[in-house]
Amino acid sequence: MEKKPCNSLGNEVRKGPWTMEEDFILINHIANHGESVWNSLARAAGLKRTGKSCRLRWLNYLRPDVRRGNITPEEQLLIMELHAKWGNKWSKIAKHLPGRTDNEIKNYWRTRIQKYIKQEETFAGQSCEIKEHASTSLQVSGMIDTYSPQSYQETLETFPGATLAPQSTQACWSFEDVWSTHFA
DNA sequence: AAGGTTCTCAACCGCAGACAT
DNA sequence: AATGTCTGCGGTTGAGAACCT
Repeated sequence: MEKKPCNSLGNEVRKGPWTMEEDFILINHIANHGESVWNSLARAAGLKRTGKSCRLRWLNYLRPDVRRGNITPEEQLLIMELHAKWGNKWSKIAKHLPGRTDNEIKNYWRTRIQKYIKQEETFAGQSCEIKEHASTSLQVSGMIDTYSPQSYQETLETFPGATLAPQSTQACWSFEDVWSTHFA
C-alpha cells in the first residue's frame, strides 16, 4: 500500500502501513507525554507521519483498551439495533460498544451485515430478512455469523429461539425472539 | 499445485465543524 | 468577520489473506 510521498508540507511524509518501529515510537511517546495536539505530537515524536495518521493508528489499533475481532452475537445485535436507530453514525454507535472503534464497526457492517441485506434483496423470502413492522419503526431480523462449530453451538445455547440452517455458517432468527430471549 | 476470485480490514481522502488568531 | 489550523467523521481504496475451481 506504499504510495507516493506527499511533499506538500515541505518534509517527507510517510504513508501506508505502520512499521513496528513507528508503533513503538508512538506508544512510547504517548506513554511519556500523553495524547496532545496530534500534529505536534507527530513532530515531537520524530515520526514522519501526519497528526491525522498518528491519531488513527492510536485510536484504531494501538490504544491499550482497543478490542479487535470476534464481534460477539450481543455486540452484533447492538450494532444492528443502533444502526436501525441512527444509520451510519459509526462513532456514535462505537461509543456504546466499549473497546470497539468506529472503523471496525463500519467495516463489520459493510463486510458482514450489509452483504446479507443485499442477499436478502436479491433472494427475497429466504431466511434472513429485514422487515418493516407496523408496530415499530424498524425490526431487524437477525443474522449472526458463526465462525466455528464451537460458536455455532454457543449460539444455539445462547439463543434457543434461533433457527440455524444445517451446514450453514450463518444463523438466522427473528430479532424479536432474540431480543426477548436475551435482553428483555 | 496453480491461478483466479472474493473477502477483510488498515489506512487514506475529503469534508465539515470547532476553535484560535 | 475572515482566515487558518486541528480534529473527528464517514466513505473509499487496495494489499494481503482466504477461499474456490
